Amino acid sequence: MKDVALHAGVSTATVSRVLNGHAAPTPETRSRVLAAIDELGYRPNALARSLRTTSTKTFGLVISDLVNPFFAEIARAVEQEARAHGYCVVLANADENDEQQATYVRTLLDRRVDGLLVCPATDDATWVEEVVAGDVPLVLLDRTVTGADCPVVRADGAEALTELAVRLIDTGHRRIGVIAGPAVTSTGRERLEYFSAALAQFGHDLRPEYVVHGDFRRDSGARAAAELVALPERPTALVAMDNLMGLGALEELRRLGLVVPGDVGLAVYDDQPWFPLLDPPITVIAQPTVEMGRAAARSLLALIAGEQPADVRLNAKLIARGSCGETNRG
Amino acid sequence: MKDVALHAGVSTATVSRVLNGHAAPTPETRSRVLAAIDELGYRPNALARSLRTTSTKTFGLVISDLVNPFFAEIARAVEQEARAHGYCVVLANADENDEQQATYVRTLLDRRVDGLLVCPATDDATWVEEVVAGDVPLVLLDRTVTGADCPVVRADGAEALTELAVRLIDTGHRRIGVIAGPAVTSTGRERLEYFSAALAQFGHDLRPEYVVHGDFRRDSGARAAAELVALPERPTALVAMDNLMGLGALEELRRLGLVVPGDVGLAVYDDQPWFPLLDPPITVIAQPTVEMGRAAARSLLALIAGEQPADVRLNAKLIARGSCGETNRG
DNA sequence: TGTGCACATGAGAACGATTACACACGCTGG
DNA sequence: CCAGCGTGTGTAATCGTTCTCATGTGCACA
Repeated sequence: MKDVALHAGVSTATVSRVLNGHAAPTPETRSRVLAAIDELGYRPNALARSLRTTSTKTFGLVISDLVNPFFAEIARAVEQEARAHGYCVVLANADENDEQQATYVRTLLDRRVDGLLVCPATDDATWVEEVVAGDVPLVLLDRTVTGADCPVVRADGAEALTELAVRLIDTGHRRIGVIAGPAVTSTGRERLEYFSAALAQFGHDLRPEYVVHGDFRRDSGARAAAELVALPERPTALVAMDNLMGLGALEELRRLGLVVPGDVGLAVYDDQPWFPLLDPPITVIAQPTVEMGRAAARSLLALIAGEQPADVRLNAKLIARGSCGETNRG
Repeated sequence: MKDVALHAGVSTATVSRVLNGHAAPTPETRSRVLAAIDELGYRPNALARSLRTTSTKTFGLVISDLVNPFFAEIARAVEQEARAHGYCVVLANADENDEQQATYVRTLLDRRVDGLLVCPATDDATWVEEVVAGDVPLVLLDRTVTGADCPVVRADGAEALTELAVRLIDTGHRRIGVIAGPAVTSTGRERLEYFSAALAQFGHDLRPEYVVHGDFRRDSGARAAAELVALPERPTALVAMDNLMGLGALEELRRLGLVVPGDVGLAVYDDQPWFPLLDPPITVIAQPTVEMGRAAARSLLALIAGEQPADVRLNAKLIARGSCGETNRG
């Protein structure tokens, strides 16, 4: 920058003014400065700038699992919305791991991101204190944690899960096995709770041995499916509360030679483009991932602007495709 | 930091020394400083540190498409390897878009990343000059660009594609339709070239009307498939040169009521966990994504360390599963 | 012609860390 | 008893920006 100033015969202050589009500089000096910048191939140092202005124009996004397409889509949406507003996104992958998440939150804070979007790996909220201490705007995405006082963006599955329960009961399923998410995540608990409540509401209690908790990943889905179909009274249908566990369950059922829905029905939480391609197409509860990502980014922007954005609750919806033996009617 | 120094009754220099694990400070001062840090909840400002040390301990990773699971897996591997070496990864998603890619490269350079990993969206290499000008270590991943003098990490599909060609011919396929990647990407060109050469080698020239170029995304795969099966002499098999285009092709075939492999065979480049679940399971060419990501990160580390890492070529391999009507012996 | 007023520009102090250098202190050895 | 040395600390310059003032110039007005 000093070089540019020298080269254009002005001071660094003027170069800075030109760079930041201040009103002051004369058209003539402005063009001289621009010429010098261009000639020297000068690029401003964002670090120094941020150090001075205390603004990095950057969001930190911590997601639970990058290879989970649900989160990948969210990440993409967040990034698009952020970019549209001149923000950059630093993506951190917690890999469903508490400690890694905490490490990343710390790193992002140290780098002075302007705001933080987190899909918490678990309920553990110790990291929240650090964020609050750093006075960094925070928005929770998909999952909540206890005791965090910040906007939350999530999809509400209560209605869809109730509808699914009705559909399963109508189809004649009485023994339903649930491959639930971890009890240490809000989504893990809620989905199970809503579904179980819906069943109970219609007089069909979910027996404890028919619930197996996984970790939102593929292998756990396979293990849970194996465990469930091995029960003395085999469930007539399985519900996997996440697309990766659903994938694992499918693999396991296939491996065991069980036919869907003939031997056992299957419904999965989260839609994926390949679910309709299976035989039979899989019945799912679809979440509005793109809208979730967008909404979260917008909430964060609002927070940064000093507003108090309300929580966002979008609706997940049931898409019945026949993998539970039901008739396909959307 | 000044506060910490004051609180511990030392100078900022000493605080810094404690922070950076210098040999100098006495155990006694060290603990006093640590106590003060802890008490004040002090967190060092990474920006200031980087400004001073000209090292950010950060890699920039520009990938072509975040929702493409192939790249998501690579990203995860890069991030893991980087983290293992104390580096952070800033992930940028080019969305298969040249301009967006250039913008991101520039942003990352401005933020003074210590190194750059790029999966180039196209052959356009203008952005490379900026990287070179900034004297930032660069490694290309998956795809190459013309005239970039830097280490490249990629999977070589020549062998697998040849094997696939043999397999298809053996199975009796004579009219083979190719859903190729964009001609402006090295992988798009190479895969087509290798496959076409392999066919030719066995006396079966690939006719131009049997090649349709897509853009490595789902919709283009569907369009290409539609176009190919509408040819007067319908191909007996389709080869999609990327998993997303393969997905699109599958959807289109399904929509048209064409049965795989009865009406038309299908093979896809890139494996995905759900391919084996389809009926029939899809024949694929699998790439070692995790190893690619790892290797790329290691190459970059080497480059930063001043070494001259050699290009890495890993092998893709054919996994025959029956979707081309062949026997499964893959 | 001198006073006052815009207005563009420059000088220099931050921002928060690292680090070369100088200093003070307590030892040892002649 | 003092030169000399090693050791632990502090002082201050520095990284590349931004931004507050102060300064200088030109112009209108009395």
